[in-house]
Amino acid sequence: MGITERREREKEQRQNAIIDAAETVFFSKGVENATMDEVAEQAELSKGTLYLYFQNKDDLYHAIILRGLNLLHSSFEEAVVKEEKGIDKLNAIGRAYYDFYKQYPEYANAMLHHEGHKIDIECNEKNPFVAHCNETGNKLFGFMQEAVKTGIQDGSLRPDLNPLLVSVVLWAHSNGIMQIIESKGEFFEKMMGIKREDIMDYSFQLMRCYLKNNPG
Amino acid sequence: MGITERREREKEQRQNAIIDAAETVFFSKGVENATMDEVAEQAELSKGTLYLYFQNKDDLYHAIILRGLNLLHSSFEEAVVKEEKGIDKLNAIGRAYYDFYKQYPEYANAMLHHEGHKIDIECNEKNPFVAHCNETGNKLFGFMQEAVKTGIQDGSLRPDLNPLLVSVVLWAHSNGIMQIIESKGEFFEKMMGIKREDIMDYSFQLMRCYLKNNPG
DNA sequence: ATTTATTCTGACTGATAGTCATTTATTAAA
DNA sequence: TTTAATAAATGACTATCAGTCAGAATAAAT
Repeated sequence: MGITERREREKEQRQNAIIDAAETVFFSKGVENATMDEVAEQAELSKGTLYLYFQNKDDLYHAIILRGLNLLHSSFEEAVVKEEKGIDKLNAIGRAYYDFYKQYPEYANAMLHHEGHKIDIECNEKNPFVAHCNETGNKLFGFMQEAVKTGIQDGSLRPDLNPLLVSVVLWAHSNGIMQIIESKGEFFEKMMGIKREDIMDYSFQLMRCYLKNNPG
Repeated sequence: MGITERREREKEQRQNAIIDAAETVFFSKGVENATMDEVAEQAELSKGTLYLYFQNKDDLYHAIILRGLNLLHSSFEEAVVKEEKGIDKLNAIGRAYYDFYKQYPEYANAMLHHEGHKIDIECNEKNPFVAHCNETGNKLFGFMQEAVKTGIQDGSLRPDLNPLLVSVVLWAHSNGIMQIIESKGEFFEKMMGIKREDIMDYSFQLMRCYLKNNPG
């Protein structure tokens, strides 16, 4: 009786097909300007069907964001595992973040949308994908926190750092950079002659100043 | 013939009254959930009249944001003028930013909305208040940049800093902190036991690490 | 008192997120 | 094979809301 299983599989495939369609539409003209009817047309389904698979437009968007977060999660995990020292783990995480931005700028940009979302514990049933994004986001944050703790213990990071607070600041700092690059990147490039990569590079450089242990 | 002048004055008063009403409505339930009809009712005007004074909802919101930016502008100016050394100017700017957040959390939060806006040079006619916000935002940024330059020259900041890039990073960093406090502040307070002020304080502390000159 | 200019109104339009009674397709039972 | 039961999909419909505009109301000028 593999029918139930097959149905389950088909359901998942259809759900993914809808996310694919939404990605195409949302990324091409921006979520704000994209309509559910357009997603439905791209997916070759009726609008009503979309709502059988997703609670609402925002949750569908978070299904896309979740894909990005999962990619980033893999990269972070890899980064943390392959390096020994705390400072190197953090450098590798920074590198992963940077590469992610370079390789998937649209996912990176979509992530900003999630970062702006207020965490609402009640919303789990109403917005399952939002909830899932929160979970995955917490895991990413956890990787950073662990790396900081490791670094403090192995002496590669300043011993007086507060692991939790410094992780919060690192996270906020990174997202701030991402956001300014997204919203003002073109302006800076055209008017000030500085490239987006320069901003990212430089901010990582400065981060190292407050992280690195300088004995003596 | 002071009629034209009186008319001019009344027009401005009415415009301000509308901004007052919009502030009440937008701040009480959030811009997203607030309608122009509600603003009209609060202002005791018809909806059509709102559109004689403002191009659209977003521009009206930016009229509110502009009030916040102007407050911040005064504080920044005061901060820069009263201090001599570059590092002290920056500290005072940080302090001003912090006080602004404490005293006007709603304006601070509204500012985030503007920071997320892509700069569109074409939009000036269509969204005059957005354009004005951009101008004022640039001035704020200019204060920071000047303070950094001063600090490099007077030796209170690291001599190898790139004034433009470090200003961009400072700006992005600050906004990132603001955003994380807005979106995750409650979460951090309840689940991790860290207050919003702690995050702000700590991030300023860390900023000083990459700014301050440590000779020897 | 009449004309002109200015300000305001609110019913209307268009766009779009989300719903739901109905139809179509699939599987199980007779 | 026919019929009943279950699941998936549809698209016309509703509700909401930003933004418009022809005309009413008010004020100023002649």
